[in-house]
Amino acid sequence: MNPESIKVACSNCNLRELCMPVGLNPEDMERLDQVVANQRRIKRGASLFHTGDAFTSLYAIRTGFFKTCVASEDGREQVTGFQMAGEIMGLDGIVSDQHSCNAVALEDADVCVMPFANVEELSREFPALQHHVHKILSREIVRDHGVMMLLGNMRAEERLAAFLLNLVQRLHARGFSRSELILRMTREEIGSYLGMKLETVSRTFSKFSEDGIIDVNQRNVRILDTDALKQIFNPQPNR
Amino acid sequence: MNPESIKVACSNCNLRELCMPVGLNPEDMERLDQVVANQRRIKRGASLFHTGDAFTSLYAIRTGFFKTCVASEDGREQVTGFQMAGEIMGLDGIVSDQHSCNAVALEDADVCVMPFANVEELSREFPALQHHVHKILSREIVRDHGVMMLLGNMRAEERLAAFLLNLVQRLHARGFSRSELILRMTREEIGSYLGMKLETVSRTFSKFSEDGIIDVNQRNVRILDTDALKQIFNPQPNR
DNA sequence: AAAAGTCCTTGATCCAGGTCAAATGACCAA
DNA sequence: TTGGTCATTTGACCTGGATCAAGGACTTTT
Repeated sequence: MNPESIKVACSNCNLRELCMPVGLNPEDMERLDQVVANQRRIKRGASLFHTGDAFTSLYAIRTGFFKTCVASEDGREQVTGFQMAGEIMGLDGIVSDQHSCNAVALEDADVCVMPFANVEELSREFPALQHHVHKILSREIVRDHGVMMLLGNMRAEERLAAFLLNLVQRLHARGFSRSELILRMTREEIGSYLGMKLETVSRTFSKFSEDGIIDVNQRNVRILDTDALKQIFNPQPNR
Repeated sequence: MNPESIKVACSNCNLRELCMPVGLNPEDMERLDQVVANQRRIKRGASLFHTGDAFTSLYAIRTGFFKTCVASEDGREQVTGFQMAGEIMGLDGIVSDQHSCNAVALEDADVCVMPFANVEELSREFPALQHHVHKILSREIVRDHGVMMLLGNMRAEERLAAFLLNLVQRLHARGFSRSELILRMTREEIGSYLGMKLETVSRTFSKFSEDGIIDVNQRNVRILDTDALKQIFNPQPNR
Protein backbone atom coordinates (compact mmCIF):
# COMPACT_ATOMS: atom_id res chain seq x y z
CA MET A 1 0.00 0.00 0.00
CA ASN A 2 1.63 3.20 -1.18
CA PRO A 3 1.24 5.99 1.38
CA GLU A 4 1.23 8.59 -1.39
CA SER A 5 -2.09 7.23 -2.51
CA ILE A 6 -3.82 7.24 0.86
CA LYS A 7 -6.39 9.98 0.92
CA VAL A 8 -5.29 12.41 3.55
CA ALA A 9 -7.96 13.04 6.13
CA CYS A 10 -7.46 15.13 9.23
CA SER A 11 -10.79 13.82 10.44
CA ASN A 12 -9.31 10.44 11.21
CA CYS A 13 -5.67 11.35 11.75
CA ASN A 14 -4.35 10.30 15.10
CA LEU A 15 -2.32 13.50 15.35
CA ARG A 16 -5.46 15.56 14.99
CA GLU A 17 -5.47 17.01 18.47
CA LEU A 18 -1.89 18.13 17.98
CA CYS A 19 -2.32 20.13 14.82
CA MET A 20 -6.03 20.82 14.38
CA PRO A 21 -8.54 22.62 16.55
CA VAL A 22 -10.44 20.33 18.89
CA GLY A 23 -14.11 20.21 19.71
CA LEU A 24 -15.48 20.53 16.21
CA ASN A 25 -18.54 18.58 15.17
CA PRO A 26 -17.97 15.79 12.66
CA GLU A 27 -19.34 17.70 9.66
CA ASP A 28 -17.05 20.67 10.25
CA MET A 29 -14.18 18.31 10.80
CA GLU A 30 -14.77 16.83 7.40
CA ARG A 31 -14.80 20.25 5.76
CA LEU A 32 -11.49 20.92 7.42
CA ASP A 33 -9.98 18.02 5.55
CA GLN A 34 -9.83 20.48 2.70
CA VAL A 35 -6.92 22.34 4.23
CA VAL A 36 -4.61 19.53 3.35
CA ALA A 37 -3.87 19.32 -0.35
CA ASN A 38 -1.58 16.32 -0.29
CA GLN A 39 1.36 14.70 1.43
CA ARG A 40 5.02 14.96 0.80
CA ARG A 41 7.70 12.50 1.66
CA ILE A 42 11.12 13.86 2.59
CA LYS A 43 14.22 11.73 2.77
CA ARG A 44 16.66 12.14 5.62
CA GLY A 45 19.01 14.98 4.79
CA ALA A 46 16.69 16.55 2.24
CA SER A 47 14.97 19.91 2.69
CA LEU A 48 11.25 20.51 2.88
CA PHE A 49 11.96 24.09 1.87
CA HIS A 50 15.00 26.35 1.61
CA THR A 51 15.67 29.97 2.46
CA GLY A 52 14.38 32.05 -0.41
CA ASP A 53 11.85 29.50 -1.67
CA ALA A 54 8.46 30.95 -2.51
CA PHE A 55 6.05 30.52 0.37
CA THR A 56 2.87 28.70 -0.56
CA SER A 57 2.02 26.32 2.22
CA LEU A 58 2.29 25.39 5.83
CA TYR A 59 3.35 21.86 6.64
CA ALA A 60 2.17 19.55 9.39
CA ILE A 61 4.56 16.78 10.30
CA ARG A 62 2.99 13.35 10.28
CA THR A 63 6.12 11.35 10.88
CA GLY A 64 9.77 12.24 11.11
CA PHE A 65 11.90 14.88 12.67
CA PHE A 66 13.15 18.21 11.31
CA LYS A 67 15.50 21.02 12.11
CA THR A 68 15.03 24.57 10.90
CA CYS A 69 17.99 26.87 10.50
CA VAL A 70 18.89 30.33 9.32
CA ALA A 71 22.23 31.35 7.86
CA SER A 72 24.03 34.67 8.04
CA GLU A 73 25.54 36.12 4.89
CA ASP A 74 29.00 35.03 5.88
CA GLY A 75 27.82 31.47 6.22
CA ARG A 76 27.29 30.96 9.93
CA GLU A 77 24.34 28.75 10.65
CA GLN A 78 21.91 28.95 13.54
CA VAL A 79 19.49 26.12 14.24
CA THR A 80 16.26 27.83 15.26
CA GLY A 81 14.32 24.76 16.27
CA PHE A 82 13.64 21.05 16.10
CA GLN A 83 10.19 19.88 15.02
CA MET A 84 8.41 16.57 15.49
CA ALA A 85 5.11 14.89 14.60
CA GLY A 86 2.08 17.13 14.90
CA GLU A 87 4.04 20.37 14.73
CA ILE A 88 3.59 22.99 12.04
CA MET A 89 6.38 24.34 9.88
CA GLY A 90 6.66 27.19 7.41
CA LEU A 91 5.24 30.05 9.50
CA ASP A 92 8.34 32.10 8.78
CA GLY A 93 7.34 32.41 5.13
CA ILE A 94 4.08 34.30 5.61
CA VAL A 95 5.52 37.75 6.18
CA SER A 96 7.49 38.09 2.96
CA ASP A 97 6.00 35.37 0.78
CA GLN A 98 9.25 33.53 0.90
CA HIS A 99 10.88 31.28 3.42
CA SER A 100 13.58 32.71 5.62
CA CYS A 101 14.90 29.41 6.90
CA ASN A 102 15.80 25.92 5.77
CA ALA A 103 13.77 22.98 6.97
CA VAL A 104 15.85 19.83 6.88
CA ALA A 105 14.58 16.33 7.65
CA LEU A 106 16.75 14.61 10.25
CA GLU A 107 15.02 11.33 9.49
CA ASP A 108 12.73 10.20 6.70
CA ALA A 109 9.55 12.18 7.07
CA ASP A 110 5.99 12.59 5.93
CA VAL A 111 4.30 15.95 5.94
CA CYS A 112 0.82 17.22 5.14
CA VAL A 113 0.90 20.13 2.71
CA MET A 114 -1.58 22.86 3.64
CA PRO A 115 -1.69 25.58 0.99
CA PHE A 116 -1.85 28.80 2.97
CA ALA A 117 -4.61 30.15 0.74
CA ASN A 118 -6.76 27.23 1.88
CA VAL A 119 -5.89 27.88 5.48
CA GLU A 120 -6.88 31.52 5.21
CA GLU A 121 -10.07 30.77 3.33
CA LEU A 122 -11.28 28.13 5.76
CA SER A 123 -10.18 30.32 8.67
CA ARG A 124 -12.67 32.95 7.60
CA GLU A 125 -15.37 30.33 7.69
CA PHE A 126 -14.40 28.55 10.91
CA PRO A 127 -13.59 30.79 13.86
CA ALA A 128 -12.16 27.79 15.70
CA LEU A 129 -9.63 27.21 12.93
CA GLN A 130 -8.88 30.91 12.75
CA HIS A 131 -8.14 31.05 16.45
CA HIS A 132 -6.12 27.86 16.22
CA VAL A 133 -3.89 29.36 13.54
CA HIS A 134 -3.36 32.43 15.69
CA LYS A 135 -2.43 30.23 18.61
CA ILE A 136 0.10 28.29 16.57
CA LEU A 137 1.79 31.51 15.51
CA SER A 138 1.72 32.91 19.03
CA ARG A 139 3.08 29.67 20.49
CA GLU A 140 6.06 29.92 18.17
CA ILE A 141 6.74 33.46 19.36
CA VAL A 142 6.57 32.41 23.01
CA ARG A 143 8.83 29.45 22.31
CA ASP A 144 11.35 31.75 20.66
CA HIS A 145 11.34 33.99 23.73
CA GLY A 146 12.23 30.94 25.80
CA VAL A 147 15.16 30.24 23.51
CA MET A 148 16.30 33.85 23.84
CA MET A 149 16.27 33.42 27.62
CA LEU A 150 18.38 30.28 27.23
CA LEU A 151 20.86 31.93 24.89
CA GLY A 152 21.06 35.24 26.68
CA ASN A 153 21.10 34.23 30.32
CA MET A 154 21.84 30.56 30.86
CA ARG A 155 25.07 28.65 31.19
CA ALA A 156 25.96 25.55 29.19
CA GLU A 157 24.62 23.04 31.73
CA GLU A 158 21.37 24.91 32.09
CA ARG A 159 20.89 25.08 28.35
CA LEU A 160 21.44 21.39 27.84
CA ALA A 161 19.22 20.46 30.79
CA ALA A 162 16.44 22.64 29.41
CA PHE A 163 16.91 21.12 25.99
CA LEU A 164 16.64 17.54 27.24
CA LEU A 165 13.63 18.29 29.43
CA ASN A 166 11.86 20.01 26.56
CA LEU A 167 12.55 17.17 24.11
CA VAL A 168 11.46 14.42 26.45
CA GLN A 169 8.35 16.32 27.44
CA ARG A 170 7.29 16.72 23.81
CA LEU A 171 8.06 13.08 23.09
CA HIS A 172 6.06 12.01 26.11
CA ALA A 173 3.09 14.02 24.84
CA ARG A 174 3.32 11.78 21.77
CA GLY A 175 3.26 8.57 23.73
CA PHE A 176 6.97 7.95 24.09
CA SER A 177 8.92 7.33 27.23
CA ARG A 178 9.28 9.99 29.87
CA SER A 179 12.90 9.05 30.42
CA GLU A 180 14.36 7.52 27.29
CA LEU A 181 15.02 9.22 24.02
CA ILE A 182 16.97 8.92 20.84
CA LEU A 183 18.56 12.11 19.62
CA ARG A 184 17.94 12.61 15.95
CA MET A 185 20.47 15.42 15.66
CA THR A 186 24.23 15.65 15.95
CA ARG A 187 26.13 17.28 18.80
CA GLU A 188 26.92 20.09 16.42
CA GLU A 189 23.23 20.72 15.69
CA ILE A 190 22.40 20.71 19.39
CA GLY A 191 25.26 23.12 19.90
CA SER A 192 24.07 25.41 17.15
CA TYR A 193 20.60 25.51 18.65
CA LEU A 194 21.94 26.18 22.15
CA GLY A 195 24.68 28.60 21.19
CA MET A 196 27.59 26.39 22.15
CA LYS A 197 30.27 24.37 20.40
CA LEU A 198 29.90 20.66 19.78
CA GLU A 199 32.79 19.92 22.15
CA THR A 200 30.99 21.71 24.94
CA VAL A 201 27.81 19.77 24.24
CA SER A 202 29.76 16.54 24.42
CA ARG A 203 31.56 17.53 27.62
CA THR A 204 28.30 18.57 29.24
CA PHE A 205 26.71 15.24 28.35
CA SER A 206 29.70 13.52 29.90
CA LYS A 207 29.41 15.68 33.01
CA PHE A 208 25.72 14.80 33.43
CA SER A 209 26.60 11.17 32.94
CA GLU A 210 29.39 11.26 35.56
CA ASP A 211 26.96 12.91 37.97
CA GLY A 212 24.53 10.05 37.47
CA ILE A 213 21.84 12.29 36.01
CA ILE A 214 21.67 10.64 32.62
CA ASP A 215 23.02 7.65 30.75
CA VAL A 216 24.44 8.60 27.38
CA ASN A 217 25.39 6.21 24.70
CA GLN A 218 25.93 8.04 21.47
CA ARG A 219 22.46 9.25 20.53
CA ASN A 220 20.65 7.18 23.10
CA VAL A 221 19.90 9.07 26.26
CA ARG A 222 18.22 7.76 29.37
CA ILE A 223 17.26 10.28 31.99
CA LEU A 224 17.97 8.83 35.42
CA ASP A 225 17.13 11.86 37.54
CA THR A 226 14.60 14.26 36.09
CA ASP A 227 14.52 16.35 39.26
CA ALA A 228 18.25 16.93 39.08
CA LEU A 229 17.84 18.17 35.51
CA LYS A 230 15.04 20.49 36.57
CA GLN A 231 17.23 21.69 39.42
CA ILE A 232 20.02 22.53 36.99
CA PHE A 233 17.69 24.25 34.57
CA ASN A 234 15.97 26.20 37.26
CA PRO A 235 18.27 26.64 40.24
CA GLN A 236 16.44 27.74 43.36
CA PRO A 237 17.84 30.98 44.69
CA ASN A 238 19.36 29.99 48.04
CA ARG A 239 17.57 32.03 50.60
CA MET B 1 -7.68 69.15 24.38
CA ASN B 2 -7.47 65.91 26.27
CA PRO B 3 -6.06 63.11 24.12
CA GLU B 4 -8.13 60.54 26.00
CA SER B 5 -11.19 62.10 24.47
CA ILE B 6 -10.00 62.16 20.87
CA LYS B 7 -11.95 59.64 18.89
CA VAL B 8 -9.48 57.12 17.66
CA ALA B 9 -9.59 56.62 13.93
CA CYS B 10 -7.17 54.44 12.02
CA SER B 11 -8.57 55.92 8.84
CA ASN B 12 -6.78 59.19 9.45
CA CYS B 13 -3.91 58.04 11.62
CA ASN B 14 -0.53 58.93 10.21
CA LEU B 15 0.88 55.60 11.39
CA ARG B 16 -1.70 53.75 9.35
CA GLU B 17 0.65 52.19 6.86
CA LEU B 18 2.78 50.88 9.70
CA CYS B 19 0.11 48.98 11.57
CA MET B 20 -2.86 48.55 9.23
CA PRO B 21 -3.22 46.85 5.87
CA VAL B 22 -2.76 49.21 2.94
CA GLY B 23 -4.75 49.51 -0.23
CA LEU B 24 -8.22 49.37 1.26
CA ASN B 25 -10.97 51.53 -0.12
CA PRO B 26 -12.19 54.37 2.12
CA GLU B 27 -15.39 52.62 3.24
CA ASP B 28 -13.56 49.49 4.36
CA MET B 29 -10.99 51.67 6.05
CA GLU B 30 -13.72 53.25 8.09
CA ARG B 31 -15.10 49.88 9.13
CA LEU B 32 -11.63 48.96 10.28
CA ASP B 33 -11.72 51.83 12.75
CA GLN B 34 -13.80 49.45 14.82
CA VAL B 35 -10.79 47.35 15.73
CA VAL B 36 -9.59 50.03 18.08
CA ALA B 37 -11.68 50.28 21.23
CA ASN B 38 -9.83 53.12 22.90
CA GLN B 39 -6.46 54.51 23.80
CA ARG B 40 -4.32 54.02 26.83
CA ARG B 41 -1.67 56.28 28.18
CA ILE B 42 1.30 54.67 29.91
CA LYS B 43 3.76 56.61 32.03
CA ARG B 44 7.46 55.98 31.74
CA GLY B 45 8.37 53.00 33.89
CA ALA B 46 4.82 51.64 34.01
CA SER B 47 3.72 48.39 32.38
CA LEU B 48 1.19 48.03 29.61
CA PHE B 49 0.76 44.44 30.72
CA HIS B 50 2.57 41.99 32.99
CA THR B 51 3.41 38.31 32.75
CA GLY B 52 0.34 36.40 33.82
CA ASP B 53 -2.18 39.14 32.99
CA ALA B 54 -5.23 37.94 31.14
CA PHE B 55 -4.88 38.45 27.41
CA THR B 56 -7.66 40.50 25.87
CA SER B 57 -6.13 42.84 23.37
CA LEU B 58 -3.34 43.67 21.04
CA TYR B 59 -1.80 47.11 21.31
CA ALA B 60 -0.54 49.41 18.60
CA ILE B 61 1.98 51.99 19.73
CA ARG B 62 1.06 55.53 18.73
CA THR B 63 3.81 57.31 20.58
CA GLY B 64 6.49 56.17 22.97
CA PHE B 65 8.92 53.35 23.31
CA PHE B 66 8.64 49.99 25.04
CA LYS B 67 10.69 47.02 26.07
CA THR B 68 9.28 43.53 26.49
CA CYS B 69 10.94 41.06 28.81
CA VAL B 70 10.51 37.59 30.18
CA ALA B 71 11.78 36.39 33.54
CA SER B 72 12.97 32.96 34.60
CA GLU B 73 11.72 31.50 37.85
CA ASP B 74 14.92 32.35 39.62
CA GLY B 75 14.56 35.97 38.65
CA ARG B 76 16.83 36.41 35.68
CA GLU B 77 15.41 38.78 33.13
CA GLN B 78 15.71 38.66 29.36
CA VAL B 79 14.67 41.61 27.24
CA THR B 80 13.01 40.08 24.19
CA GLY B 81 12.57 43.25 22.20
CA PHE B 82 12.20 47.01 21.93
CA GLN B 83 9.09 48.43 20.30
CA MET B 84 8.36 51.81 18.79
CA ALA B 85 5.52 53.73 17.14
CA GLY B 86 3.44 51.68 14.71
CA GLU B 87 4.50 48.34 16.13
CA ILE B 88 2.12 45.81 17.63
CA MET B 89 2.47 44.34 21.09
CA GLY B 90 0.73 41.56 22.95
CA LEU B 91 1.05 38.74 20.41
CA ASP B 92 2.59 36.50 23.06
CA GLY B 93 -0.73 36.36 24.91
CA ILE B 94 -2.80 34.67 22.21
CA VAL B 95 -1.61 31.11 22.74
CA SER B 96 -2.51 30.73 26.40
CA ASP B 97 -4.93 33.60 26.96
CA GLN B 98 -2.43 35.23 29.23
CA HIS B 99 0.62 37.31 28.66
CA SER B 100 3.99 35.64 28.97
CA CYS B 101 6.04 38.82 29.10
CA ASN B 102 6.11 42.27 30.62
CA ALA B 103 5.71 45.31 28.42
CA VAL B 104 7.31 48.33 30.06
CA ALA B 105 7.17 51.88 28.72
CA LEU B 106 10.66 53.38 28.46
CA GLU B 107 9.10 56.78 27.86
CA ASP B 108 5.58 58.13 28.23
CA ALA B 109 3.49 56.34 25.66
CA ASP B 110 0.13 56.20 23.95
CA VAL B 111 -1.24 52.94 22.64
CA CYS B 112 -4.34 51.93 20.72
CA VAL B 113 -6.18 49.08 22.40
CA MET B 114 -7.44 46.50 19.92
CA PRO B 115 -9.56 43.85 21.63
CA PHE B 116 -8.49 40.61 20.03
CA ALA B 117 -12.10 39.49 19.61
CA ASN B 118 -12.63 42.52 17.38
CA VAL B 119 -9.50 41.72 15.43
CA GLU B 120 -10.62 38.15 14.82
CA GLU B 121 -14.15 39.15 13.91
CA LEU B 122 -13.12 41.80 11.42
CA SER B 123 -10.42 39.48 10.08
CA ARG B 124 -13.10 37.05 9.00
CA GLU B 125 -14.78 39.82 7.10
CA PHE B 126 -11.70 41.45 5.56
CA PRO B 127 -9.19 39.09 4.00
CA ALA B 128 -6.71 41.95 3.79
CA LEU B 129 -6.84 42.43 7.54
CA GLN B 130 -6.66 38.69 8.10
CA HIS B 131 -3.53 38.42 6.01
CA HIS B 132 -2.07 41.47 7.68
CA VAL B 133 -2.48 39.90 11.11
CA HIS B 134 -0.80 36.74 9.88
CA LYS B 135 2.07 38.80 8.55
CA ILE B 136 2.53 40.63 11.82
CA LEU B 137 2.75 37.35 13.68
CA SER B 138 5.11 35.86 11.10
CA ARG B 139 7.29 38.97 11.13
CA GLU B 140 7.76 38.59 14.85
CA ILE B 141 8.85 34.98 14.40
CA VAL B 142 11.38 35.94 11.74
CA ARG B 143 12.66 38.78 13.91
CA ASP B 144 13.13 36.37 16.79
CA HIS B 145 15.14 34.05 14.55
CA GLY B 146 17.43 36.97 13.81
CA VAL B 147 17.92 37.55 17.52
CA MET B 148 18.73 33.86 17.99
CA MET B 149 21.39 34.19 15.32
CA LEU B 150 22.82 37.20 17.16
CA LEU B 151 22.80 35.47 20.51
CA GLY B 152 23.99 32.10 19.29
CA ASN B 153 26.66 33.02 16.78
CA MET B 154 27.80 36.60 17.02
CA ARG B 155 30.43 38.32 19.10
CA ALA B 156 29.85 41.38 21.25
CA GLU B 157 30.85 43.91 18.60
CA GLU B 158 28.71 42.25 15.97
CA ARG B 159 25.70 42.21 18.28
CA LEU B 160 25.97 45.87 19.14
CA ALA B 161 26.54 46.88 15.52
CA ALA B 162 23.47 44.90 14.47
CA PHE B 163 21.48 46.48 17.26
CA LEU B 164 22.40 50.03 16.29
CA LEU B 165 21.78 49.44 12.60
CA ASN B 166 18.39 47.91 13.33
CA LEU B 167 17.33 50.75 15.62
CA VAL B 168 18.38 53.50 13.28
CA GLN B 169 16.78 51.78 10.32
CA ARG B 170 13.45 51.55 12.12
CA LEU B 171 13.71 55.14 13.29
CA HIS B 172 14.50 56.28 9.77
CA ALA B 173 11.38 54.50 8.50
CA ARG B 174 9.51 56.78 10.91
CA GLY B 175 11.06 59.93 9.57
CA PHE B 176 13.97 60.32 11.95
CA SER B 177 17.60 60.73 11.14
CA ARG B 178 19.54 57.98 9.46
CA SER B 179 22.54 58.67 11.65
CA GLU B 180 21.46 60.17 14.93
CA LEU B 181 19.50 58.51 17.68
CA ILE B 182 18.66 58.77 21.32
CA LEU B 183 18.71 55.50 23.20
CA ARG B 184 15.65 55.14 25.35
CA MET B 185 17.05 52.17 27.26
CA THR B 186 19.92 51.69 29.70
CA ARG B 187 23.15 49.87 28.97
CA GLU B 188 21.85 47.08 31.13
CA GLU B 189 18.70 46.71 29.02
CA ILE B 190 20.72 46.70 25.83
CA GLY B 191 22.94 44.08 27.42
CA SER B 192 20.01 41.95 28.45
CA TYR B 193 18.62 42.03 24.92
CA LEU B 194 21.99 41.20 23.38
CA GLY B 195 23.09 38.64 25.94
CA MET B 196 25.98 40.61 27.35
CA LYS B 197 26.77 42.48 30.55
CA LEU B 198 26.31 46.23 30.84
CA GLU B 199 30.06 46.72 31.23
CA THR B 200 30.64 44.97 27.94
CA VAL B 201 28.02 47.14 26.25
CA SER B 202 29.75 50.23 27.60
CA ARG B 203 33.19 49.05 26.55
CA THR B 204 31.97 48.19 23.08
CA PHE B 205 30.43 51.64 22.70
CA SER B 206 33.77 53.12 23.77
CA LYS B 207 35.60 50.91 21.29
CA PHE B 208 33.35 52.03 18.42
CA SER B 209 33.85 55.60 19.51
CA GLU B 210 37.66 55.28 19.60
CA ASP B 211 37.53 53.74 16.15
CA GLY B 212 35.64 56.76 14.87
CA ILE B 213 32.59 54.73 13.92
CA ILE B 214 30.18 56.46 16.26
CA ASP B 215 29.98 59.41 18.62
CA VAL B 216 28.53 58.44 21.99
CA ASN B 217 27.46 60.86 24.62
CA GLN B 218 25.43 59.09 27.24
CA ARG B 219 22.27 58.10 25.41
CA ASN B 220 22.94 60.21 22.36
CA VAL B 221 24.54 58.31 19.54
CA ARG B 222 25.63 59.63 16.19
CA ILE B 223 26.65 57.12 13.60
CA LEU B 224 29.65 58.43 11.71
CA ASP B 225 30.37 55.44 9.53
CA THR B 226 27.41 53.23 8.69
CA ASP B 227 29.46 51.09 6.33
CA ALA B 228 31.93 50.27 9.07
CA LEU B 229 29.05 49.14 11.27
CA LYS B 230 27.68 46.98 8.47
CA GLN B 231 31.14 45.57 7.96
CA ILE B 232 31.35 44.61 11.61
CA PHE B 233 27.89 43.09 11.63
CA ASN B 234 28.46 41.21 8.44
CA PRO B 235 32.14 40.55 7.93
CA GLN B 236 32.94 39.52 4.38
CA PRO B 237 34.73 36.19 4.33
CA ASN B 238 38.17 37.05 2.99
CA ARG B 239 38.56 35.07 -0.15
C1' DA C 1 35.45 -7.20 5.69
C1' DA C 2 38.21 -3.37 4.47
C1' DA C 3 38.18 1.42 3.50
C1' DA C 4 36.38 5.90 4.03
C1' DG C 5 33.48 8.94 5.96
C1' DT C 6 31.05 11.00 9.94
C1' DC C 7 30.34 11.72 14.45
C1' DC C 8 31.82 11.77 19.14
C1' DT C 9 34.97 12.11 23.10
C1' DT C 10 38.70 13.89 25.65
C1' DG C 11 42.91 16.59 26.72
C1' DA C 12 45.57 20.97 26.61
C1' DT C 13 45.60 25.69 26.03
C1' DC C 14 43.70 30.29 25.25
C1' DC C 15 40.84 34.39 25.31
C1' DA C 16 36.37 37.14 25.00
C1' DG C 17 33.67 38.59 27.97
C1' DG C 18 32.26 38.14 32.87
C1' DT C 19 33.11 39.73 37.61
C1' DC C 20 34.55 42.83 41.05
C1' DA C 21 35.72 47.38 42.31
C1' DA C 22 36.03 52.28 42.17
C1' DA C 23 35.38 56.77 40.29
C1' DT C 24 32.73 59.98 37.70
C1' DG C 25 28.72 62.02 35.73
C1' DA C 26 23.72 63.10 35.15
C1' DC C 27 19.59 64.06 37.31
C1' DC C 28 16.31 65.14 40.93
C1' DA C 29 14.12 66.37 45.26
C1' DA C 30 14.32 69.18 49.18
C1' DT D 1 22.89 74.61 46.47
C1' DT D 2 23.39 70.04 48.58
C1' DG D 3 22.91 65.39 49.14
C1' DG D 4 21.25 61.15 47.21
C1' DT D 5 20.30 57.97 43.67
C1' DC D 6 21.05 55.84 39.56
C1' DA D 7 23.58 55.25 35.11
C1' DT D 8 27.90 54.98 32.99
C1' DT D 9 32.79 54.37 32.38
C1' DT D 10 37.13 52.27 33.17
C1' DG D 11 40.63 49.26 35.30
C1' DA D 12 42.28 44.74 37.04
C1' DC D 13 41.63 40.17 37.22
C1' DC D 14 39.37 35.64 36.41
C1' DT D 15 36.86 31.88 34.22
C1' DG D 16 33.56 29.28 31.21
C1' DG D 17 33.55 27.86 27.13
C1' DA D 18 36.11 28.26 22.60
C1' DT D 19 39.84 26.51 20.01
C1' DC D 20 43.18 23.24 18.57
C1' DA D 21 44.47 18.56 18.35
C1' DA D 22 44.27 13.62 18.48
C1' DG D 23 42.18 9.37 18.71
C1' DG D 24 38.13 6.29 18.95
C1' DA D 25 33.44 4.58 17.59
C1' DC D 26 30.05 3.90 14.46
C1' DT D 27 27.99 3.79 9.40
C1' DT D 28 28.06 3.33 4.76
C1' DT D 29 30.12 1.92 0.64
C1' DT D 30 32.40 -1.15 -2.16
